[in-house]
Amino acid sequence: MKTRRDVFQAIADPTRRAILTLIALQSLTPNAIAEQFDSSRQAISKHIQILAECQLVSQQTIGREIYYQLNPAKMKEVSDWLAPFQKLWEDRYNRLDNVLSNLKNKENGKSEN
Amino acid sequence: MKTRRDVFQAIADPTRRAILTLIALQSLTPNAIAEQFDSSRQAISKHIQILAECQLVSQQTIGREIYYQLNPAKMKEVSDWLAPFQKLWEDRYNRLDNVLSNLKNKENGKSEN
DNA sequence: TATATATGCAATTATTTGGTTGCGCAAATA
DNA sequence: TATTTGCGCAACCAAATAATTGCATATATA
Repeated sequence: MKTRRDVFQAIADPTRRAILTLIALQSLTPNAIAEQFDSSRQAISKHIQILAECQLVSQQTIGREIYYQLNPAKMKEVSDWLAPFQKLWEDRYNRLDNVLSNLKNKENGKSEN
Repeated sequence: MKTRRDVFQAIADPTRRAILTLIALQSLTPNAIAEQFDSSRQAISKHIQILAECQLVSQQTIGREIYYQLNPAKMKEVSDWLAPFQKLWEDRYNRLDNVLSNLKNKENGKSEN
């Protein structure tokens, strides 16, 4: 819980993903979030802290309550990493097939694509 | 390294993400992949194994060599999870602003957007 | 002011993770 | 056939992680 702290590590945990979904449309306090899970408030609070550290959520204090909200811009980082792969599953022309046939014809002298 | 084995946990590691990028366009053997990193062949092989377990990569044996290739369909699972959030950062009308003002006007009697 | 509530922080523990080392096996090669 | 090469598997280890428990602090409320 010390060193690696990036968006990808943050969303690796299913509870944290659920939290993100939960607060996507409405800010919530730690207690309100914890109520939605079986885990203890402290456990949830730790997850929130991790999400906050990598800026996936931001907070707003109102009195003694702290409302946590999603930071969509940070979510976009995952999307951005994913973007280059996107055409691999979208293209009707799937490059993977070509890679495969290249491999199979390897000994014949490779014809890239 | 035993129980939880899903796509999100798999891409949490930067080395594994790099491997995915590396083999996105061309299948490679474990040795060829390991050459691109400082880590040992065995370390890389473990990463590959994790990627294979959650089906982010598939393999094809040719002689004694094993070519690993990206499975774009599995990558799409991440994209699918991300999709609902996407409009939050794409919309020029950002819902987050509304949540915030809702909070600020809370004591006035909430008007849920 | 005294008490209850909302929350963060620190210490502790069990589990998971990432990496190394050593070994075995099957396929290529001399 | 003997040797080299490419890989996977198992055991082991240090570091990171997730969760619990206990405590401190600030803000409401009686």
